[in-house]
Amino acid sequence: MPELPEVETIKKQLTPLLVGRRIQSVQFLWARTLLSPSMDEFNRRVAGRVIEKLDRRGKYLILRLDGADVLLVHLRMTGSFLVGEDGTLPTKHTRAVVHLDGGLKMFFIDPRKFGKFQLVLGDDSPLLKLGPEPMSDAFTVRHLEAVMQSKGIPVKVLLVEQSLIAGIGNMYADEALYDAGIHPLRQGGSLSMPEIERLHGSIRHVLSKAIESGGASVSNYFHPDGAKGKAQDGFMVAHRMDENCFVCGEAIERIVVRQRGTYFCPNCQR
DNA sequence: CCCGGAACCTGAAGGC
DNA sequence: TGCCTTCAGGTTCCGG
Repeated sequence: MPELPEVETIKKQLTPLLVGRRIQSVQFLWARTLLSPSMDEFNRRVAGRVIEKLDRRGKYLILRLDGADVLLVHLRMTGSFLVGEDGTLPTKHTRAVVHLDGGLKMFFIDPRKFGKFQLVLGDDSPLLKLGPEPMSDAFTVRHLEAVMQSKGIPVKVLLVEQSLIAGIGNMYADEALYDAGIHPLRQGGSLSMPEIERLHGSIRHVLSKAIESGGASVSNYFHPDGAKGKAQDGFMVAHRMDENCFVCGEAIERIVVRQRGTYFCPNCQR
């Protein structure tokens, strides 16, 4: 499941392949992969545009085109990219093909069909609704403290709310809470100042470590060159139900919080 | 407005 | 072996 570290990895790997390339056309094999605008308008606006820069904001991949148009891609659950010159489709799960100059093709592969392409103008976009980037200066201890003020909501739920902090998903929320020694069901308002400071550091620590590892490859995610990330090898709790905690040996538990599988060590997290 | 649950989807895994 | 059910979870939508 692509979260911030996975999208950051994709951005880094696609940048040298795409920047300076001209888009000839985009072909959607699953029409609902295109969120907006209409297919006709989308193709009219992207055809002939040069990809000038790639960015990331939260879990969005941003392709800045010459002119004012910006192509946003959200991978949701199972989206990934492959880049190549091969004429045949890499898998039956290919949902879109971006035809670039020089015969290069970028394939968008997404078994579950949740991923979305969206063309927006300038800053008029869903990016405006996102909270601060956790790795940026805007994400301060004070900000996290404000996020945790809400009463009656589990800290796990607060961490994955994109309008509060951008880019943290299910896996890294669990990992950050383990690192900070905080139980996922604790209410945000119950955290002490030392706990908030610890959680702030843990969020950055867990995310930066995952970025260094090239993101995690669970489910169907892989890199644009087909390789897999290694961050899942460093997971302490995520997807480790009934396995032993690496620190205390206790069995990792799995509970459901807001319809999401949540993993934690009942001994290390209080 | 807030919160919980359903919908969107398919493949993998588990039960019988 | 095979069919059926359940699960996975990011985001949006809808109902209470």
